[in-house]
Amino acid sequence: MQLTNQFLAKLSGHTRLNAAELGALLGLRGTIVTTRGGCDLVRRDTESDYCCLVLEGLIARVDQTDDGKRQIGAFYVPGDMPDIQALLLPQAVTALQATIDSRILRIPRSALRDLVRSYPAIGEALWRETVGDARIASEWILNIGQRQARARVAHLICEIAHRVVEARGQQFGFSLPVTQTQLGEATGISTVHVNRVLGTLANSVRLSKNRAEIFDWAELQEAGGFDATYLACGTPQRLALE
Amino acid sequence: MQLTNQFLAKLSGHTRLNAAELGALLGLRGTIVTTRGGCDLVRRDTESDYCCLVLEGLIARVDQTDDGKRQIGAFYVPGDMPDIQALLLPQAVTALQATIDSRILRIPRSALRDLVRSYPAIGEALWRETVGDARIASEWILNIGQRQARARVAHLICEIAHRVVEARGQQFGFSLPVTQTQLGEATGISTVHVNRVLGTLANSVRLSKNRAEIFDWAELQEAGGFDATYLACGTPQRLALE
DNA sequence: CGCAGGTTTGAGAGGAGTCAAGGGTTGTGG
DNA sequence: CCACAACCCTTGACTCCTCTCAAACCTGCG
Repeated sequence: MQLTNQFLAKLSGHTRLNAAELGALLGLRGTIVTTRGGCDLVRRDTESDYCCLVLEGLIARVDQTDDGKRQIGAFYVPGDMPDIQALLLPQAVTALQATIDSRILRIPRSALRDLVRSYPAIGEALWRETVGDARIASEWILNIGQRQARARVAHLICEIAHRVVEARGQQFGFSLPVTQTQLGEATGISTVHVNRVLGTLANSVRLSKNRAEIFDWAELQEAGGFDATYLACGTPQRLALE
Repeated sequence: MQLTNQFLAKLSGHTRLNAAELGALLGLRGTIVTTRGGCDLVRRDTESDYCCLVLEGLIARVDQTDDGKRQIGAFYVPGDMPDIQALLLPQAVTALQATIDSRILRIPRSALRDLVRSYPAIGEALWRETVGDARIASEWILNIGQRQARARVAHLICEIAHRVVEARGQQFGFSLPVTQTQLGEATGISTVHVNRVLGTLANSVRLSKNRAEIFDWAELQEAGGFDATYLACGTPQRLALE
């Protein structure tokens, strides 16, 4: 099985890739695996020979304190590659977990490494992906550190909406396969309080059956203090050609 | 003025660089600027033609919510390059601010770009640096999201100690030029509460005059639930040669 | 049908924020 | 050399956001 167009589109969105490079990427082959919700894709302190590309479902990066408290540090939606950084630092310090049954394309790390070696621009594109992830992490720190519970939840929903659906009107819906507990783990809020906070947001958004329905996009963004700038990459760049 | 050995040592710590590459890095030239504490090094939404290397002092990456609450997202100590990622995404979405008078080496971005183009391993080393930063950010999310105030502060002090001093006995001291307000901005705690929490940590650590004195390193790590694994890079790697 | 996992709601406790004011320290300028 | 301003640290009192504990309800699935 080969790469998704989603992934290629994402890379092309920030890095100018020529036909040869796109061809090389399309030449990548991997095997599809299905991971059940709640199961680990990558465990902490292990080294895997594969890179994951999310095809379907939702993957969470989950960290833990020594007394067992869980923190979700990132969500990866279809088209994302959650463990690019393992190409550089193979020892995982954080686990990857499916929040719901997910389809994953496992690509041999060696194949990706060869590509990066042969086509610097592909390395550049992947590097830019990791930098984009870091920006999102930075925004999460701001979100968790400075906003109140209600705003945190709203902000998180806005971010995922922004990443998952291209055309956003005032009202729309999308797949959001997370429990309220996971929402809490991602925002540093207890499950109980997530539930109450969602109640106060019911005018703008409602969650049910693994979906989010947005009723008032403007109000939701307002509630979360959401500004999508940090998700933008500007026009496609190319270090190697400048 | 040329690069510091600190920076080269950091790169060499995770990436195997040969003589030519080290020589090329040593050939980099920049100008030293001094930034006063509290002043911006890089402003939000601007594009700078330089990359910064911290020589002396302390730099904070600071984010803000739309209602003006400040969150410090990272600290950069001497030997760090806070804005490597600007090589890939030049538009800064976050500001860099000196917490105290700092000496910075400003290197023309074009020079660094040329180096990355000519020596892929240098790009690889810088990429690994950005990945390391991302790991730290991930740990901050865990810290702010799941730990109580006392542990957050202890954890942060442990991290900086770990990054700044090589030989750590049971007792030692190091330069920590941050105010309690900044400590709060980095941990998502109000200034007043930082002060109280520091009181409860007085057996293990005391701050004064821009320095931290550790009296009981084991107890401080315990209080912060600190485990340095996330700061380690393992043995030096080399993508290009594997 | 019954269980497991997720959602909801209530009540009480507590960690941390806010407001306010006093005390130190540092640096600048008269 | 002293005075003053600015900034930081410290402490108290009160408030409130959020957590914890607990129980009930719902829903999908075996």
